[in-house]
Amino acid sequence: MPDSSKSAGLPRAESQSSTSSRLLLAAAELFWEKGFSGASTRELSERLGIQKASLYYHIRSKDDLLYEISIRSLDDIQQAVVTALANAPIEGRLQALVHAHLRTALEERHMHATQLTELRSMSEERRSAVLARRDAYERTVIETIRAEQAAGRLRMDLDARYLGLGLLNLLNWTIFWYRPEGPKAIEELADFFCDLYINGAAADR
Amino acid sequence: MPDSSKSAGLPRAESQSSTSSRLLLAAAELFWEKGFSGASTRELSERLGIQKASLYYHIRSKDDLLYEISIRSLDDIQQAVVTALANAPIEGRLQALVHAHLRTALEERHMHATQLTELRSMSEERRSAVLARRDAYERTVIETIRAEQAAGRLRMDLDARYLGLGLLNLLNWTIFWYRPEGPKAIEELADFFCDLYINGAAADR
DNA sequence: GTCTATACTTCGATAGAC
DNA sequence: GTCTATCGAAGTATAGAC
Repeated sequence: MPDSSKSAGLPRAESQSSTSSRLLLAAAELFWEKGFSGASTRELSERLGIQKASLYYHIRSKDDLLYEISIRSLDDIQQAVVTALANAPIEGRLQALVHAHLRTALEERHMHATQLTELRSMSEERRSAVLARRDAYERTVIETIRAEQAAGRLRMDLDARYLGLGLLNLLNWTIFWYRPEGPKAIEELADFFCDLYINGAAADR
Repeated sequence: MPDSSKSAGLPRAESQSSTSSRLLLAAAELFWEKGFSGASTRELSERLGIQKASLYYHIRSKDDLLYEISIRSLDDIQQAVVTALANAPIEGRLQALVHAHLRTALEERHMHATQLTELRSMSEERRSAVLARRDAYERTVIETIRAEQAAGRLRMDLDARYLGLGLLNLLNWTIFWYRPEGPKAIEELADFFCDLYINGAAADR
């Protein structure tokens, strides 16, 4: 990886617009539009304005791109949520999680959608590495819910694991229909999901 | 389509185990495992135990398979839900919808997952046809919710459209982690989602 | 309804010059 | 860091016999 800026966990500011800094995002967008197998390196290079062969100065293979997108997607969301949880008031942790998850996932929707749907296109070895990170994040969510139950803020009669999976259902599928140009802003949508998840849809009786 | 049993809306009983009756399900399973573009007609034919070329006696193209899977998936779920709504007691319509949706989607999970993720792999024309059916089903869901609001059983302060999208989030994503061998039966899971969606996760105050 | 054989296309990746 | 040129593999689909 001959990249001077290296991916040393630094915030990806300084959008140098260099080929290598645009590469991951362009690939994620293409994989999202065509699926990993349906996307060709030819089209990717066209979008970057370089020749097909020039791609291989930056990457070793198409597979590597998918792996890096998946890892980065999960690292970003894990980091955003952990930070949000640490900074949230004790009684607002669930809301902080929902906002951080949705904001990160929707702002990087092409990477997240790719990570969520293209596990199948990875080698066994890499799939395991991605799954390990996914499981770690799932545990973060479930443990947050368990703590809210223990604090008396969430129902104890429902299994924390399924409460967590239900919350992830609510959040993850949104990537597939959310449009940034649409009527609802991200924070507004996050508030809506918090309200629905916590208070339910039933009219007061 | 030289198929004597034709797909005349009949219940797909009589599993003759003929090649043509196994074809759609085998294709859906393969598309789900590899993605549409990642799946080869070679592997499909191997799974069916015939030669690659023999496929083309039953289908005109690989694209046709995807289209038929998508249409059938949506027709099945629409029909199951409309029937369930018609037979449900007036105050149990939402529960009937959730059960019918989840049961159909999970029982035919390969077809539904393919329909949900492979819209992008279709021609413009066919994508429109599938989207029209998807929109029609979405309207069925939203109208059911609107009726529940009017009857005073669901909150009026939340937009019926987003309540519908939220419910579909909850149900659709389940396809991606549900395992038939797992601990929770389909009906049990449906009851859980009904409870969570209607009553919310908050502890009683 | 299935076979063998093959035509045609597209793809991922490499070699080597600049 | 990007280019031109090309290789070899794999994919979809067709032709025509049985």
